[in-house]
Amino acid sequence: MMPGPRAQQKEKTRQAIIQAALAHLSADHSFSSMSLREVAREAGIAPTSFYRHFDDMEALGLTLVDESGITLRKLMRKARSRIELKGSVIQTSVDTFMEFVERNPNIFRLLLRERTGISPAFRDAVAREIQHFKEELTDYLAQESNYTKEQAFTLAEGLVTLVFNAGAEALDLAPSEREALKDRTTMQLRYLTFGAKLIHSDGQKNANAKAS
Amino acid sequence: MMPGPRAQQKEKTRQAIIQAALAHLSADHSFSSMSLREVAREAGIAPTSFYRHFDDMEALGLTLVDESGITLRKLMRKARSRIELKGSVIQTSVDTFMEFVERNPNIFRLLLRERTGISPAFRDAVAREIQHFKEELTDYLAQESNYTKEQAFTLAEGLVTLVFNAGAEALDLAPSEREALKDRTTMQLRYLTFGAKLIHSDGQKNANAKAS
DNA sequence: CAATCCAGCGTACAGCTGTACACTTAACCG
DNA sequence: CGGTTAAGTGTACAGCTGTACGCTGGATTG
Repeated sequence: MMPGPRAQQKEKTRQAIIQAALAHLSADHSFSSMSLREVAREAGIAPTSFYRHFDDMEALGLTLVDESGITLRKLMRKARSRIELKGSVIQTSVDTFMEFVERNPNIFRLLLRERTGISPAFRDAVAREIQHFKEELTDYLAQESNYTKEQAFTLAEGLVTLVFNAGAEALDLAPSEREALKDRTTMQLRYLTFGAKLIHSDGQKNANAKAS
Repeated sequence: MMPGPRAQQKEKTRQAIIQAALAHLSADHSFSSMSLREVAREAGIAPTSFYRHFDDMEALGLTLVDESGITLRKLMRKARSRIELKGSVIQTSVDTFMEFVERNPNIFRLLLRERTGISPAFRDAVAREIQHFKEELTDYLAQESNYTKEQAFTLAEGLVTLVFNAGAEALDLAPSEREALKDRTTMQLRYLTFGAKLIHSDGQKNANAKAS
């Protein structure tokens, strides 16, 4: 059941639309401020042809978020293999994530913006992607040490939040300032992991401690 | 030099515009998706009258961010006095911040969205507000313990990031899930502070440690 | 082959936008 | 008092938006 020329052409146009949308993302042009006509223009098709591929802009946006998710998963895999080589979990994770942000600023901006955007569908989609991050890291942590699942998740959530946020801040920074940011982030992750390790080292005794 | 009726009326209209804009903010209506005519309609004035008060929507937006900043400062002060009463820094901070988010979801949404938005002026304005947060907490930490200024800032940044982010997630959560989020956030802050304390307890020896 | 399908096009329209411009009218000030 | 200032109005217009509709021409299918 090889796809005929008709289906091939359709797929090609679909990709043109997706690429046009991604290409138009930038610091001062968000997906939500992007019009259907604009995307069509960039993709080289008539505005009404857009509907042959997506119901509306929201449908296109969800596709973009999904594709970004795939790109991020690839990144995760690369990071894991790097860890196996170098051994330094924290440093490697921060470096890899920052490298992604620097290389795909617009994809990262998309996730960043739609995470708090107007469309519930978008917010959910991005939240799901980040949830994957947290869960994968939770599994990793639970496997490497003897945290309960809950403890591991709490720690993973904190780590992901800090790294993701550092990525967001890196976007507006000069390269020199980025290094300082990376160093601070690395140190914060170390605080977190070290603190968690010590607090939970004597069994669950302190797990629900109420002291400040 | 008491303001005459003319100036009073002008100020009243100005406030009407500001309130109209704030009132229109919601989960599915952001400031950037808000039109000048919409605000004018809501404020009960002609579209062109808007210009008597603000150059454009961006100018209004910056005013909103500033006002939100003032509201947040008030909150900080309240939090500090609560700490003096109750003593538990982390628990009190989380509670106070979450209370703010629950009571002013739209103001918080404004900051959250414009932080990563299209307008550089907006991004800078919000970044400045958050920077204030970080700096005030840095001073507090440096004063209460013997961190270097750098260490205190790194820790403060981590704490602020985690709390701010928890607020963002709380927006879309049911009250029951919010409690769980609060608990996790509290625990994360504890990891951070505890980890920092221990890593820096033996002087600066580990300050630049590179181990993972 | 002929019949059907369907990606892409062009036209058209209503509805929205920001804002230029000329005006009224009440407060201000010498 | 009389002249000036300025907040607010209404009209107007060009430019953008999404999308309904009918068409064309090549690929697909029986």
